[in-house]
Amino acid sequence: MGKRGRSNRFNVLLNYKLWLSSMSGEGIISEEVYALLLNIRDKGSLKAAAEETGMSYRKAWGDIRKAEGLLGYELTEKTRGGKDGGQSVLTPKAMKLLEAYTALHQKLDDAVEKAFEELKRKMEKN
Amino acid sequence: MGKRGRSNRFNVLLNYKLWLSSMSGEGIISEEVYALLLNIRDKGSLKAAAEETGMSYRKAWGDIRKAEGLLGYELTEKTRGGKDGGQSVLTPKAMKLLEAYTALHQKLDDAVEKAFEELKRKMEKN
DNA sequence: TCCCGATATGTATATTTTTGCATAACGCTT
DNA sequence: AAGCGTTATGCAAAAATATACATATCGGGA
Repeated sequence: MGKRGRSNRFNVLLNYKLWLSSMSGEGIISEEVYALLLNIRDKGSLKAAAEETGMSYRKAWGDIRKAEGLLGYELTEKTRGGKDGGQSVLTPKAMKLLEAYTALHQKLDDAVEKAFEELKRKMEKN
Repeated sequence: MGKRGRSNRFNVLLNYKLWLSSMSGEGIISEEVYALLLNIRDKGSLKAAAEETGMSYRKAWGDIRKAEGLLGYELTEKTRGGKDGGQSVLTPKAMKLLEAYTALHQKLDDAVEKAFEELKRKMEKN
């Protein structure tokens, strides 16, 4: 890149996280829990989903429990014993929440990207 | 609220956080550091700004140092001694960054609010 | 010259968050 | 009935973060 090459590239990334909280500020659905729910949907098991998400079963279990407590309804239908030892399946409400959340995410991914482009333009000029 | 009152209000809040990171993922400007910078701008002192932001001086100092290291330029011009004991003043680059960041925030506040309204509509219906 | 108050920084302490057991319950399968 | 794999849960251990503390440096003002 010659004389005209950008000499002061704004060499950073813009990241963001969304989360749902209770009115009192307690976290309900973090990005991590969102990923966990997606994985539960795909795997049908909290244990497998926790692993996939990269967190301990203990934390995954606690996070789901807390979210359900704060929301006031179940996100997963759990069974113990049986053929595979047990399973965790998303409830219809959880499915609906996931769908809505995913749509929201896409919208914001867009908005963030656009806003970041503008920020870079501002930072790189001059 | 009568029979027609919304019985299943989606009683949560949507929150979000933005941050700038290096290409390798290291955090540079978190929401906290952003607040810290605003306070440095207003107070002219890292000590006062840290207090205002609600963090220890030690952490504030470390955060700024780290951000400057990753960005490759100074965000604050520091002086020791003198009339008030010393001061920390934002550099022009930091001012510019703050301005751009604030604009970005406003844009996203908007986008988040709109997206959240839609999410609520989806979750409340049925 | 000494004091003051802010920056500068290493290290120890405290707090918060996460992980790691240990153990129990459960219901197919063999 | 015993075994297997998963959910369920308390509690201890570990890891990650943040605060507290102890000094040192600096330059204007008394």
